[in-house]
Amino acid sequence: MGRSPCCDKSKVKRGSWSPEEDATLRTYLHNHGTGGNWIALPHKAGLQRCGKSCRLRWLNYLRPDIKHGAFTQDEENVICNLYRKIGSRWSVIASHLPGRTDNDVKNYWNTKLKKKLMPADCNTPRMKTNVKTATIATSGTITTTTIPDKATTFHASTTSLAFSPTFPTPFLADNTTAGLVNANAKITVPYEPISFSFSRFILEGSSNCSSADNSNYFSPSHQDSSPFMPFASAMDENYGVNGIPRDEYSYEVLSSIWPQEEALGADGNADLFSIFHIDSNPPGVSQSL
DNA sequence: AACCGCTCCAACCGCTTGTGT
DNA sequence: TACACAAGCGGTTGGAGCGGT
Repeated sequence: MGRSPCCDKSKVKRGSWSPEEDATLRTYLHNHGTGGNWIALPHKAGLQRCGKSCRLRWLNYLRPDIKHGAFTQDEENVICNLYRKIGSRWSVIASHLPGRTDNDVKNYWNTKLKKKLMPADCNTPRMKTNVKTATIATSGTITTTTIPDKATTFHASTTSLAFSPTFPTPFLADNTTAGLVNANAKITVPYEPISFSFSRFILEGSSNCSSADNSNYFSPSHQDSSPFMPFASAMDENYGVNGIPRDEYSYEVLSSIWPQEEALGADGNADLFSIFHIDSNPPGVSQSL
């Protein structure tokens, strides 16, 4: 099955655009605009191209306000700062850089900045696919640890534990996160505002926890009264809720992403990421996952 | 000169979101 | 409300160009 193609691929030209095609598209758009329909545009303009291809060519290359050439240090700083805060939302980042497209920014990040900023052995925090998991067991002592690429375990006492993982993010001089976790709930976990890769936690009861245990969850402190709903559709299938390895008598803490509207808040304030707590008796979460 | 590996970026793919009916 | 379709978006790919051997 699968999605039907937007056009008949066998009847459209693909690959690089010729100067003639560029001129045809530019002239047509200058005279007629898009007409609100990119799909129909190539036929009207006399181009043997897919509408999506025309749109991309215009937006990424032909548009008169496109800025070509090397990125400046200021632009680089903007990209780094925004990536740190919101991740790979290239269109949002590009909107802060006049004349730059999301494709430009994305390419620049992937080819230059990523290598420049990320040590080879440092896992890039990826909003969607590098979701990290951690486990808080009900006995033992929590271990300060560096979270590896996929998962790590925090061993905690049932009454209280120190929560002090170290996150491998290239942006932080001091990339530790510390706090107190109290198994009696109402636990505050101070969180580094710029550790966006761990901006959201889900605490899920394991299969052999009691129903009361299953009701534990993390929530952002600014939403104290609302249950913390996960966004499984945005998670990598291997690291998402369904992919969490279930330890015996444990909770899984899953970092994930904020939905778009919450990630930035009304004013794009990354501080929304900063504080999390655990409530002891909120409504169940895991059952709905 | 020829080959190879690497970098860069334009373009594509397909999923998500928005909008109209 | 449900559906269809187009636009938006981010991840990925292909190939041109360049430098090193």
